[in-house]
Amino acid sequence: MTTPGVSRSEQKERTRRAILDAALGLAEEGGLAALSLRQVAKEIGIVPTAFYRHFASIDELGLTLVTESFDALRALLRDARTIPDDATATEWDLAVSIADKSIDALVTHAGQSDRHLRFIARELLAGPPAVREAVRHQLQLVERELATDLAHVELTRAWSSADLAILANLLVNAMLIRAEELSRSGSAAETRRIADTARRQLHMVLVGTLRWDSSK
Amino acid sequence: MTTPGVSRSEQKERTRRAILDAALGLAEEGGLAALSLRQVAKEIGIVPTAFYRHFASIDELGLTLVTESFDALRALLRDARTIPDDATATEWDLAVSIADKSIDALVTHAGQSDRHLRFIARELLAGPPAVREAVRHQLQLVERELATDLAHVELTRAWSSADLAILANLLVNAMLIRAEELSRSGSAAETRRIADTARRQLHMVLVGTLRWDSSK
DNA sequence: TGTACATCAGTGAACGCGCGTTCACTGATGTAC
DNA sequence: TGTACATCAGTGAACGCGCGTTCACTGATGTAC
Repeated sequence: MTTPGVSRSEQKERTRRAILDAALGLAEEGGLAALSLRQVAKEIGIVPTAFYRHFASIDELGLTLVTESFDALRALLRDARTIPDDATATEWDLAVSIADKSIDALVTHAGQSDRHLRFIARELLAGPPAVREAVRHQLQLVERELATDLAHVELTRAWSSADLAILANLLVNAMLIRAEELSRSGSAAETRRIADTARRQLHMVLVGTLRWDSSK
Repeated sequence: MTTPGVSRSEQKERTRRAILDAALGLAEEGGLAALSLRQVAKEIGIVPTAFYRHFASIDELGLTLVTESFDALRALLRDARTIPDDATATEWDLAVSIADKSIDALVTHAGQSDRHLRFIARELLAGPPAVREAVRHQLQLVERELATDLAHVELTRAWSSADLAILANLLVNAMLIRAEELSRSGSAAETRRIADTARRQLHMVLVGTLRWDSSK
């Protein structure tokens, strides 16, 4: 596994990345709870005990993956969030804009982030207790951030914070559900088809949601 | 484990149910892929080898749980589906009606079906390959059935089948997501709060969706 | 009803295997002089 | 620049444990007569 001629710190960083990548991939079959340290070690060609030079335990690896996955989700939402906020925009325009931006950002990020997004959705439901709890907590934070941003959009300015939270939850859930579906796409054509369906669903949902009168 | 004085077939059925119940419960920690036959046996107080009197393998147990879980989902959707189809109903009335019926059905079924509903959501994402595939396939069937039923509702009669499929997918996803959340409720008051939020979200979504012009 | 035999749910010993973790080690990289 | 020592990522043997599965068994239930 050692590559002579490479600085010690660089080699260490490479192995650390290899561990994280292998874990992310192997966890796709059965989830983090069914993952073993020895599988990871075998996958990247190190001896099982070398794992401990990088993580104190398998739990620490799991929590690192949670952190990394939420970096990916935040990056995705940051891209999706750059919405033209024209005071004269109709609900229809805004719904189209949000739906398009969101799905475009999802498709763009899919190649590099899809395993992280699926990690979040999967481990929220099936992770080891500590990981599940961490994912739940991070999701709440992300939704709260998104709700705060949505409050600055002209059309939702009068909404109650409860309704903004509901809308944020809806958008985040939609992204995670679609990430799973998109990842199973086998061709560019299929990706386009799935993206179009996702866009249309999000559009249908948002047109109504944005017409919502929060005071009702 | 044997209870003298009980007929052989009845005793066998009891043990079979105990295995299924224990598996459903233990799979909540880490998913089916992380479940072991020996855990199940220990939980219900039989010796590991007795398992084979009831299932040929752990995979067969998994597929039985899939079947059972979809029975629960179909029962839930059947209840949610009894919607007054008044030709004069507005989108608003219908959205309220569908949202209320759906969440009521979910809360009613939650006590007895929530582990099955969570099983579906969890194993779709984290199950062993064969189970994941089975869940995916069954979900498609359920969504298709629901789409067919929705086609008979007056307001969606002119919709394209693609849009009906999108709406069915939306409703089924909403149920599965909320089942997870509801199951974590610790009190009747919290259940009501979660149900109210879920109802409001579904309502927001459906008002817009039902106003959708499918020809666009 | 009573007896003799068949069935079969559950038992208990045994198997080889992969698991996480410990420990003393090796040898290339890094550093002090 | 050259040498001597320190560091530390990765090694390999070893541990006890839980895993799925096999097999011959036991003893209560079921059935034929």
